[in-house]
Amino acid sequence: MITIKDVAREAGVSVATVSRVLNENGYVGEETKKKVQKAMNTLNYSPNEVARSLYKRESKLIGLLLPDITNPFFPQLARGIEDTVNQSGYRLLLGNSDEELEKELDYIQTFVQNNVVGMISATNHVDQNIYDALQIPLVLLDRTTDQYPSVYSDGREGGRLAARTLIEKGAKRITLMKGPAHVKPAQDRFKGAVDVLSETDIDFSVLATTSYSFEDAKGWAEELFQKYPNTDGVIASNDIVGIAIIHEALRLGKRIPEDLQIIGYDDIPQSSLSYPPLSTIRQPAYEMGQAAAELLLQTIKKEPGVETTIEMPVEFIERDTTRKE
Amino acid sequence: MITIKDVAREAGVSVATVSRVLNENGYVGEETKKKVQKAMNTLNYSPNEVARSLYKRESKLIGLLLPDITNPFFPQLARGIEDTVNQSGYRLLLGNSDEELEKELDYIQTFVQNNVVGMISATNHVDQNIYDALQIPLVLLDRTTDQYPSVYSDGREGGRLAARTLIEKGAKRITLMKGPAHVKPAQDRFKGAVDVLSETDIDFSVLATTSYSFEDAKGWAEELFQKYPNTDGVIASNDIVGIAIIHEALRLGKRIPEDLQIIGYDDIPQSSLSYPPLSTIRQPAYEMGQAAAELLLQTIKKEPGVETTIEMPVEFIERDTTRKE
DNA sequence: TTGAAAGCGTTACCAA
DNA sequence: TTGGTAACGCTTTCAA
Repeated sequence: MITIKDVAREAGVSVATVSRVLNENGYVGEETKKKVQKAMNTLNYSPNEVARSLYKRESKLIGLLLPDITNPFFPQLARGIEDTVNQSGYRLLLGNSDEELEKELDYIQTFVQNNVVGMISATNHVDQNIYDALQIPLVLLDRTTDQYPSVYSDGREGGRLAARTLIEKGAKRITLMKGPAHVKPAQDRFKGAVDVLSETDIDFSVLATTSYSFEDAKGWAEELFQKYPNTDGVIASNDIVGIAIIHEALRLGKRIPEDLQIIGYDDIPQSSLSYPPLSTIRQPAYEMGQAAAELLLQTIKKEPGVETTIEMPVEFIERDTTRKE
Repeated sequence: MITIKDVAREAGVSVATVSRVLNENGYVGEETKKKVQKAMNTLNYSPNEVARSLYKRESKLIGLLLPDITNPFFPQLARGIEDTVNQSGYRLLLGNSDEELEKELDYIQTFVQNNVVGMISATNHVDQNIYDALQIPLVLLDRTTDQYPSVYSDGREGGRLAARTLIEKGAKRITLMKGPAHVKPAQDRFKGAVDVLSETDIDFSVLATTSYSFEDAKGWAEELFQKYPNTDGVIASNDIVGIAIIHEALRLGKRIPEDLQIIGYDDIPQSSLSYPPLSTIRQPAYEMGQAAAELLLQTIKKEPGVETTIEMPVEFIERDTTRKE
């Protein structure tokens, strides 16, 4: 390993001087600077971030905690974050929590132990004061409270929008899928939909689902039609489930959207590839990731006047599982 | 920040002793040990990994380089890796290369600068000797050469299997999609399919695609039917494209699998949710991740007799885009 | 404008 | 069985 000492020796100066040209601070003569840079090049030197981090008590690492990157919504978030923090030279330490408190705690500890400059967390356990003692900039993403800077999309409005749209388009017997109880955004959109449905004379039923996974999606779809065979409008808990429902409905010989309308949630990339393409409520995942990263970066730089809460808009994407008229 | 010094003071011993109980090596009296552990608990101490890493010249971090986590094949790989390295206390530094050499180099530098114990890379640039100078255990994943320990699935056989299956099931005018030229596994499966097709009297055409992205998938599907409207069997470059083709075929009024059979590649989770469910060649992504992680762990521990190359089997998953009998 | 040296939090060697 | 201390690679203060 090439260290700053090697460079200093090669250039015939002290390590202090090398450090100065490395960090572009302090006085360094033009001549010396060139000598040092030349030495760095010939030795192909690159500074040890660990040593830097130890001294500064701060690394160039950012901790990212996600529920499960296998759920297609999260990779987009992650890319939004990665692409923007990279521009400032930061890198990501990634953890999947599987919504488990213990894993979350473990990862937080890892982040702290590695002197991350900041963390971004999409978690359900904020209320448990896990993050309070930490002296590290934190941005909450997707899952939110008002205790910390947060970026989220307007789930309540998303739910309302889904319900309103379905009603407008003539659904009469709506089934509303409720996502996992411990997942806050799932509850928001659920409540939003209930808000709207309650104000109408339309019949609706609620089907509780307790996971978002691919494996289970098919099961929820089957359960849906067993319990509510006559439903003509479904508000799915997310796109994955929405796609599973399309599938099951087609299998049962229902025509979409004539007999049955479906609205998904998220607008994951594959939802435009379903057949028929899934109408859905879009959350701008990549942009949310970007926004969270920017917020974190600002907090790290202690920029003043940082908006501490950013609500991203939600949008109805009309495709072919809802009626046109 | 609580340091080892604080613990030492609290317990009334030296830092050396604390370090010994921390690492469970060296002699420590029972009594002393208890005192120290108590002090650690009351102070809620957890060791600074950065300092450790500096001294040991080795962190508990593993660098993971993926092309793009937004492609559903990779999150599975990543989870397989994460879940297994976590068991040994390692954490992941994640980078997406977008198949760009420069990003790849940047991430490798980051990994080195952070003293990672090892790296796992799914990359196309091995041949450029990027990794040669590194004195860090490396496992190649999915994209492979024989210069390094690798885990990959048998792409050649996958291609053959796809072609054989389609022929068996009666396709007469096969279209073979060729993935991006610089992506090695894509070429393997392509060659495998050509191997088989060339030996038969069946007509086939080749459609070159230059990306795997969702956005482009629809375009490839349209191009396919413009150029080869009469094809009755498609070997898609991956499941995403496969699903896009289903979609386009249905839009054009083709019956699947009667008029057109389709075989995908990868078996990403959403391929069972397409309509009709996509028949495909499965790569065991999660298991590949596990295997790569285990290989890396063994290399790190310098375990003897490590198989340096692991070829994972590929499998035809029969669903509804191929004919039954 | 430069260099010497202390210090960041650990570990491991050597001495006691 | 324990403690003192050098060392890991770097940054920064202080003095020259």
